[in-house]
Amino acid sequence: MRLDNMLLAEGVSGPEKRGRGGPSAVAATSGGCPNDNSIEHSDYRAKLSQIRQIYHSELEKYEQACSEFTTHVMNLLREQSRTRPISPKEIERMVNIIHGKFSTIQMQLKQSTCEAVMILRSRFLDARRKRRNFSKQATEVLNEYFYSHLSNPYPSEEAKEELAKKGGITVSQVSNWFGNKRIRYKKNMGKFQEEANIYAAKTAVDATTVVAQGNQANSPSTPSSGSSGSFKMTNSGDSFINLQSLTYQSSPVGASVQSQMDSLHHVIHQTGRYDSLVGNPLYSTQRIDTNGSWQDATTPSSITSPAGDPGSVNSDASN
DNA sequence: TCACATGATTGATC
DNA sequence: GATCAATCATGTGA
Repeated sequence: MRLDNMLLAEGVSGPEKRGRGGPSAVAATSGGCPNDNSIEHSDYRAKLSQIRQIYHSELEKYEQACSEFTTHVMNLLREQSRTRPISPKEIERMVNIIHGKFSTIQMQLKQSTCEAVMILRSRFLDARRKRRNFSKQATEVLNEYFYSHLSNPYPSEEAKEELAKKGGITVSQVSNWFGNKRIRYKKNMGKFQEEANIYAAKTAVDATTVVAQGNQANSPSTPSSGSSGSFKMTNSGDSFINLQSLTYQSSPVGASVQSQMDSLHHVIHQTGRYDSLVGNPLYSTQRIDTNGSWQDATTPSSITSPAGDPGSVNSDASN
């Protein structure tokens, strides 16, 4: 029964699956190269179709053989009935035995087909095997968003969809990327400083241009542009970010300014001009506390050492 | 070939 | 259901 269900689900038995639908796993595991993926996808479908054909042809052969053998045995019994009495019960018993034997063979066929499908699936659809680095554009889009929303790098569903669209990847890939990025950034901020500066400066310039032109923000909205959301503010409430949120939440260019301020924080760190601001609660910078939460921190040591936080251990790099 | 980077998966937690 | 943290598996550059 389970074999039947699986063969049915895979489209081997039952009506043939057509169109672009196919197994959902294909879409879920697509990488940054849709073309490659579609090639592999069609290859997968071709192989599956081949398995399907073989399965059906073998099944047909078995059914035919079963029917022929049953007829043959029936004829034999009929001939024997001339020499000895054969009851209908005996004939039925023989037929059942034959069907049982062929059913076992059929089960083996189904089992081997299932195995073939499983091998095919693992070969073609295993995401880890098929991992592809995202395109440069996708990475840029994601990084831009991440570094311009460092205060709260948790994109909303809409933002994720927009990022996915821009980068040519799926929403779940965006979620994966942000999950990985948050953790890796937190673990080794020093390593990401240079990258952060590049995107921070870039975004700051962009945002300044946008504000100057009086346009709406051009980056995807974030659920916390004005509220803390799931973002944990573990510091006292006088942080710059909090003030910023209060100040800009009703502004039409709030999201843009929020991004700009996050970006400028990074620029300020790196130019060293931050030193004069340390101690002023208005200029505290968002950091990650030891509990792993994103928070504000003004500790100079975490700011003036772009080479890296000695306390941060990149255990991930040991992989 | 190796070390590192990175996308995906998994189990735990909230 | 979203996120975190650890881990896996593959890609990539030296």
